[in-house]
Amino acid sequence: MKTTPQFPYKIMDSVSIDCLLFGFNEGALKILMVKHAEGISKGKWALPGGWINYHESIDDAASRLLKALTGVSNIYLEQLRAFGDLNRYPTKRVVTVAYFALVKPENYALHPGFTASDAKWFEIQKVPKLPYDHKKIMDFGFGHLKHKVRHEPIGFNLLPQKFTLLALQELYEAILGKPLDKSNFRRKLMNMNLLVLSKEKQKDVSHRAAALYSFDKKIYDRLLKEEFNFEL
Amino acid sequence: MKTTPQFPYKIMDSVSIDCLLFGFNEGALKILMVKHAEGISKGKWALPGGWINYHESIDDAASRLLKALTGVSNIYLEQLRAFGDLNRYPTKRVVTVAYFALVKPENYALHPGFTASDAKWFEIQKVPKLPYDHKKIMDFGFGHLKHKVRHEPIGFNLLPQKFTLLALQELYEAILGKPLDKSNFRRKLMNMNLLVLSKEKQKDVSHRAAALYSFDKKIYDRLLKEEFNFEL
DNA sequence: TTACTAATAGTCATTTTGACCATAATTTGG
DNA sequence: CCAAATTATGGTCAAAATGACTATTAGTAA
Repeated sequence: MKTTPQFPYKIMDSVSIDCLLFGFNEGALKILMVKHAEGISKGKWALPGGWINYHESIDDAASRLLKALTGVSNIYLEQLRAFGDLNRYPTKRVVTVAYFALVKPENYALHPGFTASDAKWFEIQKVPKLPYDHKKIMDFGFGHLKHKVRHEPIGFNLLPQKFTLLALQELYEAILGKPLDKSNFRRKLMNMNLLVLSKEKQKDVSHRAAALYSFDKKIYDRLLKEEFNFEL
Repeated sequence: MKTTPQFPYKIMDSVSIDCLLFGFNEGALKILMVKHAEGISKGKWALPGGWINYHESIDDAASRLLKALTGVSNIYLEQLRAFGDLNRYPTKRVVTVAYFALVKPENYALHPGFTASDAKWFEIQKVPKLPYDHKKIMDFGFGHLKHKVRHEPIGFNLLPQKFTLLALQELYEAILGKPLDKSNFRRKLMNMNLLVLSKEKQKDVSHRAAALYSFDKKIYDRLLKEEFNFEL
């Protein structure tokens, strides 16, 4: 006989978590969605999320849920904000706390689980109709991303550890939605002294190989203390 | 016979609201606190906050609670974020959503009420020891204020409708905690074309009267559409 | 060997910044 | 009425940052 799975812990019943995972892949900005296997939106694609255990912090709940639903773990989830409109959830009053991260999709194999039957990256313009207020949450997160990427070096999360300046530029062009001057972009980045030149070079390209750089978080943190301001 | 006051509505029992109200007054940055008249921190100064009614949005709850506790109403409260550490509240598991606003204290008479026996503006450096995680919430809000004031013309909220350039500069000096060059500050502001010169002049000062300016939200909104970027 | 492609470097006029200096307009005390 | 004090307001000037380009270099591919 099959038993209904039981939660090992008591949960908070009026607060939930939703995660916005953005990724940059094949030149397009994407967002991770899961297909619900149970609950009131069974069969629908929605943001990965769920209930908070009574004995875990909301930050921990976000990490746990993301991992359980999609297999994605060990990433820094930043809290966006709470969404608490009156009728955002159909059957009872629920406030949800949204979390946000930017990752490289190719670094994370998707393993749907828990209450999700599937997990998939959608291009941001091709996301299907979402239940609850998930469209609103997604739009808020996308706005946050556009702003954040211009004021913090968060874009580096989306590139391999070592990358060319052109790859970095193309990433910024994709997120900001406008072309940038190659020479000026390069100068600006180099003057920030954030990048570490690698000894290796780009390989397997049918033209002159570009130098590879890596982003140095230590340098960034030190610069921040000196009132350094990352702006693009 | 006295009856215990009853809430007219069912409340959410594991989500609360806390409000951070910053004000600039007599040359100092202040924050509004209330003295709790009941509950587990009775007698202590803390952030104005409380429980959310089952039938109101979290934004509405924030406005209602602030008004009921302090008398301050009709201001724009912006949500900061949720705080949901495990032991932030001593008797049960509670996630709180923090709200934020900047006002001119002299425009708002304080009328403590509801569960508050007193309400008072404290200089930011002279805030007493706070219960729960209110210190953490306050520090987060103060950091947010410092950042925000440099990137959005929110500082104008703190000045009278018509103000001198020096008053504006002193406000920025107080929030940023560092002196600014008078001439350069003036030049920067004037080049933004955000300010409208008034025909009136400063009065009752024992020196040359300065011109009075006002901030024009319409101009600001128009400039934003042209990708204008407020930076100080 | 010669296109082609992208990397990398540099030019130059314009704008913005930071650190000052100078003068103007008032008020107040003698 | 004059001088001193005080703040407003308007400059200067060199240094740094920006935006729009141009030039050269290194490597691939045909």
